[in-house]
Amino acid sequence: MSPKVSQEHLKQRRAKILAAATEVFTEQGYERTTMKHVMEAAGVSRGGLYHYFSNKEDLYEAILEDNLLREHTSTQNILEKKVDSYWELLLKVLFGEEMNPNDEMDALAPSNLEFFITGRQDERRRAYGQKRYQLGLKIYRDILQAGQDKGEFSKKYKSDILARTIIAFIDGLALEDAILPKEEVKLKEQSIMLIDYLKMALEVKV
Amino acid sequence: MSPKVSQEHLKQRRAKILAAATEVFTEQGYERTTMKHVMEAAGVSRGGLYHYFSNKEDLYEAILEDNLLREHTSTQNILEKKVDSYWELLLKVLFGEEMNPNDEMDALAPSNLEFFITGRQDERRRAYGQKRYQLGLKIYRDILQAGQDKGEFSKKYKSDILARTIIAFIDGLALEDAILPKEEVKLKEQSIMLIDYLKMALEVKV
DNA sequence: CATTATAACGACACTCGTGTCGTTTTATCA
DNA sequence: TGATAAAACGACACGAGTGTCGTTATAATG
Repeated sequence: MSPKVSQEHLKQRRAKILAAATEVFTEQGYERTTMKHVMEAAGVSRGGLYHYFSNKEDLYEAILEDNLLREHTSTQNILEKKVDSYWELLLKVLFGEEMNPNDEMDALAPSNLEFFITGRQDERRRAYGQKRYQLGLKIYRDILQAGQDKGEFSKKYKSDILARTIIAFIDGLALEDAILPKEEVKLKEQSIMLIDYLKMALEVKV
Repeated sequence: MSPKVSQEHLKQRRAKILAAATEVFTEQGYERTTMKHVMEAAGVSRGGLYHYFSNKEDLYEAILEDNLLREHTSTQNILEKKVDSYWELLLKVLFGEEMNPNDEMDALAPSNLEFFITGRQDERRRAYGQKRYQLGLKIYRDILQAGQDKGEFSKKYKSDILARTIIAFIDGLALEDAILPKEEVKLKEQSIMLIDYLKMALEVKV
């Protein structure tokens, strides 16, 4: 279908593979999916797939990068808009524009956990996880710090450690969402507890 | 070395395998360890190993059960002792007899996460994880509930949801401990935040 | 000491996933 | 309408891990 084809065609084919792969990873998880699964889902031959991605790890990292970029622009969008308060900003970054915790979790989250946990012995993967952690940490820390600087938030706790607890809690929820049946996790209620915790720690009155 | 041997000998050999396996799993994680690793670590032949455990999953579950039992008696021990308050009890269950958060995490925790996350698609494994979650949940919920009943804790939040947030937070810490470099996790500081959170939510004054 | 039940052994066959590589197909351009 | 560059294909060889099974060694028993 294409030799010496346009960059556009290459991009599309790559995107097609990524989309199919995302579906498979979502459904099967990282470890269980094989390149064969992806080939079949994407309607591509073995050789074709390896032409774009040199192995499963490479493929998955491409998906991660894609998503990271998407998420980044999304939060950047929120950060640039005018908001009434840093508290509002924090809630929007945490729960989206509607500022409302819901029972949905990123469908790829379980697979992501798998990817980083099973790969924790691998130098490269470890560094990558670390980098992503720092990225997330910075977002929360900056908001908290700014709020404290402006006097909107209490300075009782350091923004750094507070930001870390936010992430730890969310990670915990993601983990449970991955393992436990949906009804059991009570994502929404637990998220509300997170908000109350932050309210208390930041001494926000709303 | 032993045909038609005493129950004692069988137990010892089994224990020896379990101990060796625990070491390997701790070091390599669940997915990476192979039965061959265990054979070598335990100084047992392939046939010998399979004589005691029919596969890796079976082996790992045996370890889990062993540990669960150990932990159970340990907390049961704490629960039976007289304590001044439910707050004290809660702290002891959370951080041990010294009631002091430290930077150590169960060495097998990362492997456990792996076991349950990668096996989340498996009916059996899922049910097992669920069962263990309920066990942990019950411990915290009961203490919180008792404290509330006695008037020591505020009834502002339901004991059930509160207990769940405790677990979520701890799970999050375990996850980060598994993935991130030790220095990065700040286990101790985050644990102190957990305590403060609980103080606030339960309106405990200490 | 002979017998016996079985613990322990280790070679083997089988499965599954991977990555490669020579071949085929087909857009593009002269 | 060739010529050609490279995209796409799929057969293949390889390695790794598994579980089995026939054999061997040995502790218990009489």
